[in-house]
Amino acid sequence: MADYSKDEIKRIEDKWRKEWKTRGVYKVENHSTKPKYYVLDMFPYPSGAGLHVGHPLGYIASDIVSRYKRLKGFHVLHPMGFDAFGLPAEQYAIQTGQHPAVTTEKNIATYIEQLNKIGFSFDWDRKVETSDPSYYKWTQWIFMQLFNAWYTKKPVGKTEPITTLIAELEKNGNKNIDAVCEDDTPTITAADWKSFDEKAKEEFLQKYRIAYRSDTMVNWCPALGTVLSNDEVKDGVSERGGYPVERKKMWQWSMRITAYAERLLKGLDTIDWPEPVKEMQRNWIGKSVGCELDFKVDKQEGIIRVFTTRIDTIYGVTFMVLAPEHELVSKITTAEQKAEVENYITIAKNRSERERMSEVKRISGAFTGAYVTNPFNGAKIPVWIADYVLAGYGTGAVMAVPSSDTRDYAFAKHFNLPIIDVLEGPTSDITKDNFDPKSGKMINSDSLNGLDWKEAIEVALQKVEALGIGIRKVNFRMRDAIFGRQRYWGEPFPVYYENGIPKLVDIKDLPVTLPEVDAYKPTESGEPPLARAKGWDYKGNQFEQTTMPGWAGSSWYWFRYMDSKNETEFASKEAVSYWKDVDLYIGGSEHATGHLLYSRFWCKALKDLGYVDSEEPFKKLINQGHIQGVSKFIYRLTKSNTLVSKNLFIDILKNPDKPENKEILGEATYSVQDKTVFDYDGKVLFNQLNVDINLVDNNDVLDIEEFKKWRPIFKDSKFILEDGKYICGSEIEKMSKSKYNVVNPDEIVDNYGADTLRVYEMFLGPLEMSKPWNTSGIDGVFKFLRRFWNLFHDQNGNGAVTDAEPTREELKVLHKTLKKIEYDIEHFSFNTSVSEFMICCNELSSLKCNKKAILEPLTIALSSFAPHITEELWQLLGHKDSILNSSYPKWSEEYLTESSFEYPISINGKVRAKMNFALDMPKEDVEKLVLASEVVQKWSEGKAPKKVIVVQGRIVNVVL
RNA sequence: GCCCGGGUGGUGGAAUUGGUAGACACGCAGGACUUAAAAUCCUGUGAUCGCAAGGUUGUACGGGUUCAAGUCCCGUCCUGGGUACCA
Repeated sequence: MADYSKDEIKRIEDKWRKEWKTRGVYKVENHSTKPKYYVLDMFPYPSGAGLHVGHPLGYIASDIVSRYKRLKGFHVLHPMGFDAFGLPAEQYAIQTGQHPAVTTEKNIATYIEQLNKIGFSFDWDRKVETSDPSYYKWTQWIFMQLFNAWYTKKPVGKTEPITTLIAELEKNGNKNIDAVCEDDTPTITAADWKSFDEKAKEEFLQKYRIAYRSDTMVNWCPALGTVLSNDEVKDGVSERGGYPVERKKMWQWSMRITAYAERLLKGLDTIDWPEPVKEMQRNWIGKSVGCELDFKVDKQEGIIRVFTTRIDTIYGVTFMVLAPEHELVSKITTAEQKAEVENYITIAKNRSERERMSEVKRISGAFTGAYVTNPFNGAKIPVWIADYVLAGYGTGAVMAVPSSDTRDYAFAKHFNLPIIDVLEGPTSDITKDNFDPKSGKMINSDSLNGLDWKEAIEVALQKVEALGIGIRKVNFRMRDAIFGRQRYWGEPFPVYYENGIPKLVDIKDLPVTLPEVDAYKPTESGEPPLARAKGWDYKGNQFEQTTMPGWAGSSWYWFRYMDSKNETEFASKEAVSYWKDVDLYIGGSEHATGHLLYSRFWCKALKDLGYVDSEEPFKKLINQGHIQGVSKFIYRLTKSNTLVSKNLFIDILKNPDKPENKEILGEATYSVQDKTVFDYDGKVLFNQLNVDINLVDNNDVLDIEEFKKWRPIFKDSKFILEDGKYICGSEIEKMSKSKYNVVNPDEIVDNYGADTLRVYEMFLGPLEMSKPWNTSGIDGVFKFLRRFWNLFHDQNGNGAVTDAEPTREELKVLHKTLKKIEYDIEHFSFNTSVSEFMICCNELSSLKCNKKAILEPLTIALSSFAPHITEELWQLLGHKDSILNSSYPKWSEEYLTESSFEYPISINGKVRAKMNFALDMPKEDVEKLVLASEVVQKWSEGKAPKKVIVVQGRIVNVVL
């Protein structure tokens, strides 16, 4: 009746979208006798540009797994939602005055509509939006739990309610408490505690709380009027907008993530994540095991404590370096050196982070005039200051061993300080020699001589402890996470201030909703936008005016999906204990050290407090690659509005003196910068401009007529062509509206259907790999689906499936395919599964197979990839129920055994012959050897082989 | 600089983890059907020598291990990503 044409596809896909919705096939309950499987996508930020072809890549993969697991008998949770708080909506609001909630709602509606066109099996009833008060009520609630919590190290590291801390303080003070807290926490008695007034008590508790306020150095961006995280600062300017960023001390809400450092590190060994992501998290946490060691200052009072991981190299210490901000600097500096040191400190202070970053290679420092004594051998060691030592890490002081540390080495060379080798190896220049400080035995090291460096560390450590001059110590690079932003479009804190004391609102007053404001930018006096809210107070007290950072809402959302409509809990106990954790998480690797680390942190805290069951939120993680856009460019000679074809433009840059090029350029001389050519006055001579990719064909030829209509400034442009055509430049970039290189999935769906889009995106290459979008192969995928469709239909488009018994050959094709597909899906190798389907389809076409017994199982297998077409064919096969409620076909080895095997036999590594072995032939190697030697005799005229290699009962090579 | 990936035809990419390299698809060329085009189907397609059978060569480059290397080891080059003085 119909072939797989554009109209028919549209009819089928519309029909099934409607059917699925009315039948509610994607609705999932929180209980089942089946085993559970939770498939999660990293939820998107709903940007104004809408969905592009890059977004669905991961969603298609997760949808395939969801459908596959469901057919395999699992109870599958596969939800979707939106990470709806964020800077772009706020920026747009500042510019237009439009409330961010309005734009966000609109964008979400667009996203949902676009996503639905692709046939995802999301249970939309579980949708979450982080900006919805019914959602952020629980983000605030979690904040309250973390505010009311502290981290004890005894008997095991665990988050505890703050009440247990208060009880202990009342009883014994903090002398028995071993907790993760501020470094400057004093030891107090129960009497001290009782003598504190309310404010002092709260200030003391702040040193312990998981969510706390402290005076921290932040990246302050005056132009945006907000604090930025390190991730949001690139090269000293804000990632968004490129505004300058400065370091500034501020009262900030923070999260004591450092308490969990050890567990965050250990937990990595228990989860199935890509190794690079785990490695990034390990580096980010940056655990280093070493010791702190005291050096006595000569001729005056004072002890300098250093942190080192290489106590074994103690005999190689030839100088010491303090951070310029180190508190002892002013005390120990001698009169002669005072001027120089102070001068250096001033310079170091004024050098911004940006300068320090761009001048990593520059070596600078100053001598304090003071000396310390090496406690191991009594050597006199000069003390320097330099900004390569950071005040914020370790103790802000290092013992420098120029023979085993490249920075110390460079410093020693620059200031002509002595170098003592303490490890075997070539060390004339450790920055150039192939020298590894983590190998070899100790030399020049007194009692440590001859020991391997690792043994030497242990021996030296014992000595340090015996002498009482230091302690073993573990340091982490990771810092506590800043948890406040001076922005409007984020979660308000459930916090108010009474007499300057931060207090939590009553739990029944949640959520604290975002107030209305007259503008979304900071106030003229630099206060956050929420300060503009009129009449916004808590029983007459001021609310906290900052909002939570972007990662707050995304650090627990997978729990909300489990029970998204619950009004009394963030998710019910039953739901949480049924779904537990995410079995498969798909998303980009850019979240490796942000979202994925914070989520693990919150999950651990919630577990300790007894709200959830799992220590790790995401059991398996897959990073999908990104689909990049292909941008097209034109080259415009600005003053004469002339467009020069690509190769001519390149030629002009190369040979500006050619007469014909001179004619185009005129008398101008020029310089090239960032793809723009300037003339001698600094005016733009040539511009490289992005052109809409829809105006350019596959051979980079520009459609000049359409182009002239595109933007008014090109209406009267002149063209300099090559071979009568205008050739555009081409480059691979991120897909972006401003680059006119966005490909919208709707276009593909309209032209080929959602099934073709889904299968094509999978066929494009391995999921993890980034690749540019190009549609050149899409016809192949479309033809495959049509061929598959044709297997079920005769030339007139009528259903033509028979109940005939399949032949052994047909069964072999079926079972071979089912086996491979299953293996591929289990290994997330979707591109090869698509190939397998194509091979199978080709084989069945040439066998002219239209038997139900063969086609039915294949239809089920294909339904994960192409749900619409398979539902339709499923009905054609006589089923009433949705294909989703069938079960995945099993394959059997029985049909895969061959009647004979063709063995290639190589001689000296080259294939020289092929032998057929019948199935019923005895399989003993001896038998094959006889056969092989016959082969060999043919080839080597009777010489017996030296060796016959048999692999898995099969001769693979014969050595003559 | 350091830490992870990656480098295979004209193109996207396969290769059961050491066992016939180039599956599948695109593109290209030729053919069939057609008045013609489109669509569809068939054939060929790494390079090189040859009329052919067939030979030689070939997985960034240079070495090595092995009966056998795209796959393992050492060195070099290029490339994508992460990170930034962490003692």
